[in-house]
Amino acid sequence: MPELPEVETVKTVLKNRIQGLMIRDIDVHYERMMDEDTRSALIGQTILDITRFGKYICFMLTDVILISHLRMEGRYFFKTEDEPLLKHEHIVFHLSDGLSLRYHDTRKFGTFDLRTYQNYLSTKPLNQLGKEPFDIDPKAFYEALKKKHISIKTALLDQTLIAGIGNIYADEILARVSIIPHRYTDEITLKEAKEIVFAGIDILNAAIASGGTTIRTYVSQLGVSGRFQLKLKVHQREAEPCDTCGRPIVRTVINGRSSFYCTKCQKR
DNA sequence: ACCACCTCCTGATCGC
DNA sequence: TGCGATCAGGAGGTGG
Repeated sequence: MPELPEVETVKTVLKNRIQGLMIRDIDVHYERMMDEDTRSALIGQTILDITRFGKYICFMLTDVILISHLRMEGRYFFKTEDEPLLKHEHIVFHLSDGLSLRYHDTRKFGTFDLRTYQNYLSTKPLNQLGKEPFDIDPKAFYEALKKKHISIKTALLDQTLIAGIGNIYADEILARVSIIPHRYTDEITLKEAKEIVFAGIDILNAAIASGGTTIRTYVSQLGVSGRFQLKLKVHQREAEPCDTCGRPIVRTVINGRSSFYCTKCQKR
């Protein structure tokens, strides 16, 4: 599941590869993912830049902006035109250098939204987005948490509160600061809110750096998935011993999401 | 207004 | 072996 670091990696690879190219044509193989109006508006447009907001990728084109969200399993691949279409390649962008950029998404959850330079920041989904850990003011974050009565785990996944964190890094951040995921937001102190923000910055940066090392690999393989292994402390490690105390990591469900934590180290 | 829960979708995995 | 049930999850939508 791509979160901010993976999306940053994908954005960087895409930018290095296709900035300046023109979209000659587009094949849509799953209509619900992109309507004909969007498709036709994109054809003939040049890719001036590629940017990222939280987990959203923005293709900044000549006249319009295409906002792409990978959700859980979206991936981009570069292929030559003669390579056969795979089952889960739903959108194929034919580029002016003769290559095709293919959007691959097993579960079809990914989204594409067409916006203008005029409205893209003032309409959904970007106008709903909170600040990223890098930009957020810890005091403001604390105040926002205080106004709510939800679990801190749920809060970290709320993209309007803080952008870019998904299920994996939410668990990892809480493990780092020794806070139990069930802890209510209105009980989080200013000191703890600061710790959460700083841990978030640190963990996301480490993940981006780890992704950065794989960028070269992905480029040479013509694939862009943004997946890489960062050593995880708790996430997806149910029953494995905690690195710190050796107790088995516990899995629980919070607001419908798997949450992994150490019952001894994460007490507060 | 706020928050819990449902929905989209497919493949992997599990139990019988 | 095979089949149905269950689960995974980001974010928008719904309903209490």
